[in-house]
Amino acid sequence: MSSRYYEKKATILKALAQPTRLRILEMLKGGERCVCEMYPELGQEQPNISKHLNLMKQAGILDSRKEGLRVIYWIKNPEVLEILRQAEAILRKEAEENHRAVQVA
Amino acid sequence: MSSRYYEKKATILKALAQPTRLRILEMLKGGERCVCEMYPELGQEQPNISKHLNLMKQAGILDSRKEGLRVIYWIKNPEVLEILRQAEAILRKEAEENHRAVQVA
DNA sequence: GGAGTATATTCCTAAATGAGCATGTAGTTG
DNA sequence: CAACTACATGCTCATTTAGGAATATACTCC
Repeated sequence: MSSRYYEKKATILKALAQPTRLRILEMLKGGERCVCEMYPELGQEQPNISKHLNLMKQAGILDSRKEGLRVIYWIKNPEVLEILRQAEAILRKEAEENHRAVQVA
Repeated sequence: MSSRYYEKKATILKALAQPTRLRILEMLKGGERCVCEMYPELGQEQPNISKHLNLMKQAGILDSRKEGLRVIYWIKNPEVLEILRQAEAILRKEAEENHRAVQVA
C-alpha cells in the first residue's frame, strides 16, 4: 500500500481522535445540529467549534448545509458510529481488566 | 459523560491515527512479530518503531511478551481490526465520490 | 443600506507529536 | 565475564495541534 493510503486513513482516524470532536459526534448522533446549538453546550468558543467541524468535514466525516443564518452539520458516514462503538468496546474491556487486577491485588 | 471518558476514547483512536502505526498494524494483522522484523520492513529507525509499539501497548491496542532477546508484539483487541475496516470503507466511499465528481465535471 | 446575528478565518501561543541520534538495559553466547 | 544482539529510553529539533481573541464574511430584517 502507498504512503498516501496510510496518510488518508490516518486523517480519518485523526479527525475522530480528539475529546472535543468526540463530544461533537456524540451530539450529532442524536441528529443534525447547528453550530449555535453546539458551542454553548460544549462550553467552548464558537470559532474553536467551527474549526473542529470544518476539520471533520474535510476528513469526510461530516457534511453541512446552510439554512438562513445557520449552518447545520450532520454525520455523513454511518461507519463513524461503528468506529466509536468499537472504541467504546475496547474501553469497556480495559475497565474490566483493571477491575480484575484490583481484585487480585 | 465525563471529560475523562472522552480523553480515554481519544487516546485509543489517537493510537491508531498515524501512518507508521497503521503500517505496523497492517503487519500485525498477519500475526505476531518481533521488533527486529518490523523496523527494517518499515524503513525506520528501531527506536522510533519501539516508541510507536509502546504507545499502542499503553493505549491497550497491543500486547507483548519477551522471548529470548526478542520482544514479540501482537494485536490485543480484535475491535481494532473492525475500526480499521470501517475507516477503509469511508476511504472507499470518498474515492467513489471523487470519481463521480470528475465524471460529472 | 445599516444594524444585528451566525459562522468562518486569521493570528498568536503553549503543548503535544514524530523523527533521528546517542545511550542504557536485558538477555545470550562464547 | 566480555562481546554481542534486541529493545527501550532520553534528548533535541521541527512540525502539528488546540485553544483564545480579533476580525471577516454571509445572511436577515427593519
